[in-house]
Amino acid sequence: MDDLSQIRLEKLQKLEELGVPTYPYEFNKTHDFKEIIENYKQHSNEELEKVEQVFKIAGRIIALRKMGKSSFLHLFDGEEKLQIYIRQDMMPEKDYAVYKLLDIGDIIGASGKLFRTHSGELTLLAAELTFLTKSIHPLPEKWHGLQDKELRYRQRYLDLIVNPDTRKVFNLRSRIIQQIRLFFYQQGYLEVETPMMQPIPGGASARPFVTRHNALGIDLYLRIAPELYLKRLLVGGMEKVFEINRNFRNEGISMKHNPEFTMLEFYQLYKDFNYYMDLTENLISLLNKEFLEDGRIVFQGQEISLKPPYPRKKYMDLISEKAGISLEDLWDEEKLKAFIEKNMPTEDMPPTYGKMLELLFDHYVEASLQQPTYVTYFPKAISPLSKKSRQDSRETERFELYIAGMEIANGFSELNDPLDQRGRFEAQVKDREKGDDEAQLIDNDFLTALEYGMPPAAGEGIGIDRLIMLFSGADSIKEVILFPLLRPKTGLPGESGEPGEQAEAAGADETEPGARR
RNA sequence: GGGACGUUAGCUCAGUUGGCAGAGCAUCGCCCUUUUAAGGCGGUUGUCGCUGGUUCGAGCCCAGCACGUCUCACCA
Repeated sequence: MDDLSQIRLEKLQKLEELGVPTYPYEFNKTHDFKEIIENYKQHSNEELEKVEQVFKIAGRIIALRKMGKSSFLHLFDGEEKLQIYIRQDMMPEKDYAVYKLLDIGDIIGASGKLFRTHSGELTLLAAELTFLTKSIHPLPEKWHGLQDKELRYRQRYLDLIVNPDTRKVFNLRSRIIQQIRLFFYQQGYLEVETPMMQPIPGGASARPFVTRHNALGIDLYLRIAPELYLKRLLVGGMEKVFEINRNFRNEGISMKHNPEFTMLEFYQLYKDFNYYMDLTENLISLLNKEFLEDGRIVFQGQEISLKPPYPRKKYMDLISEKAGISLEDLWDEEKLKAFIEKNMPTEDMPPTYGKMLELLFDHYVEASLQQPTYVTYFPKAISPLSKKSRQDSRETERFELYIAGMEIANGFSELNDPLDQRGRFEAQVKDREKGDDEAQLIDNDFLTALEYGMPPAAGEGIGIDRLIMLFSGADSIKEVILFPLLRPKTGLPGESGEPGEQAEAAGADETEPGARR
């Protein structure tokens, strides 16, 4: 315990000696700061004098300016800040004694009337003060806030207290998700929740996290996608379903990747992928209307227009154009291999044809897709769950929406032919044997479901975190996830890092799971 | 996993050629009844990430480790 905390604990002790409840149970506030500011922002001092209402408010002290027998404090209620004015001659003696023991960071309630200061700031003249909670630790500095990204993520609560923009991002996130839900509810979609723990991780190409169910004695996987379960619901007759929930992928962490991330998936019977490209444009139009001035965003210094419609370009055409390889050669595995050997000599040769295509796409195409673009008709080799194209059986009715070089959405006409699906899974098995450890696994239970008959349907997934990045201008996915995954700290700040001991201690904890709760 | 950079007071950051550990804010004391990063005067505050090495002497040089940030790879 450092000196600063010691001093604050002593103040807490003094409050107790004064008979002040130091951890009271409730405080009946009458207004949020936002309400007060919005209702009275136009009122002059004369008008405020006529307001009879007494306002009871509560918040955390984030600034404290003492001037002899009076003080101005700024309180922060999590969303807005409001100034309160304290005068010794306007307040009960006991409350003033409490005030003198306050620190920045403490949480208090106050009641009184509103007025405007000489400089025009709407301020509450405190007639009463209620102590609510002590902050034993000092807050980060008022002017620079909390800059250290690591501390901002590890101690997000501090970030939220001292960096107002952080709160704005998460408010926006909540409102966007709310609008998305509304959008689907209004079209008659049913919101569902499907398993996070799956015996066979399916629906995407990614490495899963493994976990263990002791009672059943089986390994389970945290889901990499909800897709195969949502399609079971289509078989069951749910005509329009969506799910907003976490997916888990055991991959690297980057500005665009967090191991757990939020995915919106939605499905509708009797529709195809064209319908969902249109629907996605409608959804983004709605979000534009709600959250953007003119449908434009500035993302990493670049202006991007989110105004639909978006151009639709074939996957193979894009590679052919950007990489400078003929379509004929692109469809020929041997010629493609030769192209990679010649033009990308530093790359390891991908183990499968599909991986070769992805290599070219990532290398030549992805970064060029800054303005919103639908990439369409993905080859069958890399789309094991999509229906084959009506026009070219080598391709599928699949699209991905790219914005700012990021994949935002992925949708297709869902493959509902169980025999074709089985064949696609078997092709995936072959890919796995060739060394593609992300190839999908056969899910026989899912195939059985398809065999009962899944109507034609469209399906799509949208990466919510990335969508929020676009609308908030955040340059990192960590800025839109409250608690992004960080390596756990070994030892407390100041302690010497003895990683071996720490790991051992953590391991010992794990051996008695029952003792943990 | 690779590379670059970083880690100094509660926070934001300086720290020169290797020679007493610094500033602002916070905090403590005094003054101050309309301040706005309030102001004035005076104090306190450190395992310089960890471990070792070089040196008469290391925040600074060297090695290893830990953690972070950025970036590349993989992925959405």
